[in-house]
Amino acid sequence: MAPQWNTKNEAMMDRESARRSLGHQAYRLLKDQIIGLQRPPGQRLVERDLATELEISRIPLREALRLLEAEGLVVIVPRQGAMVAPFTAADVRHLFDVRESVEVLAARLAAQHYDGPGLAQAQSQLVAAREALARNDGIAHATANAGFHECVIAMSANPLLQSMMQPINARVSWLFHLTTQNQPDSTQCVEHEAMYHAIAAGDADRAGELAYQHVRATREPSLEMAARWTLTHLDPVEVTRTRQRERRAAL
Amino acid sequence: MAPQWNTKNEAMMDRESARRSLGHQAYRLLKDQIIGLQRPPGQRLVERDLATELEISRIPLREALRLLEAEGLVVIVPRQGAMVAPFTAADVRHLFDVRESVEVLAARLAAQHYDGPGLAQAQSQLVAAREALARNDGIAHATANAGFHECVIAMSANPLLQSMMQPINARVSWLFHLTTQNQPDSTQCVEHEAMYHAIAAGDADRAGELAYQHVRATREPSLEMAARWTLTHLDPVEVTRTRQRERRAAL
DNA sequence: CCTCGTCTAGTGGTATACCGTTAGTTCGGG
DNA sequence: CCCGAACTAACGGTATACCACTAGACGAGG
Repeated sequence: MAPQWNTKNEAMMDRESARRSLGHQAYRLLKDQIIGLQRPPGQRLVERDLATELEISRIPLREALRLLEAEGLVVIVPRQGAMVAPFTAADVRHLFDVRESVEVLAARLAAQHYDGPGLAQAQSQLVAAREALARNDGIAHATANAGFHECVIAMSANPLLQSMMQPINARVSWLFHLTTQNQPDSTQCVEHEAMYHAIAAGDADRAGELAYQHVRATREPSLEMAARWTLTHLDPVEVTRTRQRERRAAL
Repeated sequence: MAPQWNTKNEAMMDRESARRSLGHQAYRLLKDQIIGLQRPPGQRLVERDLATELEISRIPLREALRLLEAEGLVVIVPRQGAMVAPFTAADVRHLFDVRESVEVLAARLAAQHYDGPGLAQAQSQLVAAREALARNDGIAHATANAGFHECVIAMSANPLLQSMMQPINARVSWLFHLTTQNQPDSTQCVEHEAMYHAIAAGDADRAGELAYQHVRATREPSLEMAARWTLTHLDPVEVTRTRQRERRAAL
């Protein structure tokens, strides 16, 4: 790639014109691709190949990989390479164990520290979710629901909690794509609206209880579906040990 | 720096001989320096200068800074630079809000998933803490207590939780160094021992309740002490805007 | 035929060098 | 004397190039 700025990959330009550094753009792109399953769990990520594909050099690409690793979407084996993180049924259980605790905290704090703009934004997400439900638009519905959760976290006014939620939210979105049903469900809306009212009323106990029930309700279905896709055990060390030579030989 | 491997900085070699990559070594070193207050909150971190000081190039140093940013010990302002993260009284409050929730979860999960080796390790930390207490060794006591917490988290058998706890533990250690009293206190040991027994008995409710009280007990004292050191508000954008030229001019 | 050593290429790790941006400075005009 | 526009250097961002490590491949010896 020529060392000019204006030769960026179109796939990265279409997002926002030079939003931040190339590393950050690559991070966003790869994150979306992983969550959207364009890059399935277990896929080998070779620095040189990926850098060529994204038309950037390895430096910003490596930065992107490190960010993704911190978020749990990529596993990096030192001196061997990287792969898209596996997502097993056990991971789903771990995720819900944590969410049952942390989402409750977020809701409680939101009820204590909410403000006008935050409430307004949360309500707009609720409206958007209802509209998507009416159109039977699964993706928009999920996006709006995720947006509501983000609003709750924002209202918690706790930067530490917000940064901790990032890996969790990424995995929740991932989980949504992995569970292909995507049937818009009105119960989600009902529960979110109840949470909204509890937060707006400043009732931390009720908001927390609702958040707990909300997470709890989706736990078992998610676990059941997770049990299906988790077929083979992916060992990161083994996957990254494979060299491209082997693939060529298989042709 | 010459591109050979055997010209590493001694300050990084004394740790473990070539533990991992230079970036990771720099990360560990800087983390210790930040937590140990050799690099106080608000200190400007200029990539070139730091790289020269650690006798590495900017590439691994940048990686170290990104890791520290993910852990919340460093603030990076895009296109401007990095500084040691400020640690305000509000941050302490946020930290305890989160800990009151997450430490409880860790204790509960540990009580559900503990195993023999984990319990043994935890107990050895308790013994070490008692011994340090007898010697009136504040540092060793704190280290053993931190070790006990890590054992609890390890026993929770939840990788997601473990990765989430990393920033929290870093800040707890930081907080310890910022609060200069460091008087070894037997109540910590008593509470830890009670938690240990609850976990070993598989009593999740009791372990969680003890963890909550344990965190709760140190909250107010920490907040009071935090109110003292938080004198000036450090704005990352302002701090990183400063160029070295200004410092030279001041001489 | 099996085993062990060497060899090679693929891959991550790192150094160097350059580019673009921006904070201060300085100089000129009002 | 003050204000602004151009200039300069410091600094983060990135590309290129090289080095170190390792896993397969291949050949020699048992």
